[in-house]
Amino acid sequence: MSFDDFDLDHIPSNAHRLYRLIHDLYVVVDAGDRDVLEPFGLTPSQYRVLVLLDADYGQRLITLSDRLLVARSTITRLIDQMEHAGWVHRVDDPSDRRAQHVALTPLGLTLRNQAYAAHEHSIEDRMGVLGERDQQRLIDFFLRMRAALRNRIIESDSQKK
Amino acid sequence: MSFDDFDLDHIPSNAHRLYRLIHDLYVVVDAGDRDVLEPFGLTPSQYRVLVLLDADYGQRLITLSDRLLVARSTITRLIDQMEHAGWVHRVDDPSDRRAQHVALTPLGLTLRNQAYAAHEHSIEDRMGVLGERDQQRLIDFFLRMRAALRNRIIESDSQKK
DNA sequence: CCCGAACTGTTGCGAGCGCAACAATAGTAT
DNA sequence: ATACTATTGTTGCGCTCGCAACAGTTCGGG
Repeated sequence: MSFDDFDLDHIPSNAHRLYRLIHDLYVVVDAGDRDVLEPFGLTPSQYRVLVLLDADYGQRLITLSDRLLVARSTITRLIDQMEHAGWVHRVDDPSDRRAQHVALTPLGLTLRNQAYAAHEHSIEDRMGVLGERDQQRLIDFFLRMRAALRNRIIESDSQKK
Repeated sequence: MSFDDFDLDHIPSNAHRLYRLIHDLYVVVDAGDRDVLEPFGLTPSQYRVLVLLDADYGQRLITLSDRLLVARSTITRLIDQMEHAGWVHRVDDPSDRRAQHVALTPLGLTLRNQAYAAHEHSIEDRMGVLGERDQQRLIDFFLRMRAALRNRIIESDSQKK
């Protein structure tokens, strides 16, 4: 892996530069996440699950897959790992015998809080490259883009049906 | 998969909102890419390789892995696929008998040009959600962030050594 | 009540990718 | 020249993830 190819001069249009930057930014942000979470023995996927849980009711598996936009089978296997690690436990849902919910163990709660604090701190640090004003403006841009792109995907999905 | 969980109100800080948006944007952009490339029988990875090639010398495998930030083995297998599909062919490098380069076949060149045109058009379309002025401002933000984050990763890499 | 449709979670399978080890080749220091 | 090291590409292995099929359960229309 190298980070040499980061000049945008040869790219034909601003639209294309923007496109490339979205991709590149994701790559460096993800790499930063892995650095932060690795000392806790957590992958980004496991972390995202952990953050959605609590020590009480927790969440149903189907809720987790909906929230994280991953397949149900992925959640099944993530929870398998995390249960084996002693961070979470499955509980049958008495009101719906198909369903289970997943809640944090004491160990999982501790891990969640520590990892969350470290991750939040890291985000503040990394995103702090931009001042609060610029961050706000960037969020506005992103919201407009994401809304538009999302609609386009949903449209093409419904066309497939 | 659903796109329901897109509100940012519960997120604690602007830095964190920004972080989430980078991730979300990547997801919708990637999904859009797959839609565009699927009619050509191309995955995003194959497309990225194709764009870097030409019908003359092409590129060495190591160059491709450097430019695309993927492992050498990934390139080996991508080229295997694309050679089998008849889009590219390997040529031994006479000046370095360890190396090969990969060049487009006539079929590959045609595919590359068609897919590139379709992808460029799609990018213009999708990024065009923002006007030219906003795009330019966004690029400036991104460049600052990417530069800062990149340096941070390179620093932590060198610390590991 | 009952039958078919929808939903929840699990499993098998395959695609994609990174890492480590390897053979072949090239570069370099003595 | 020799020996040591670096580089190029390939392969085996393991991990992550999505899709399709499945069993068990719930829901709704007749």
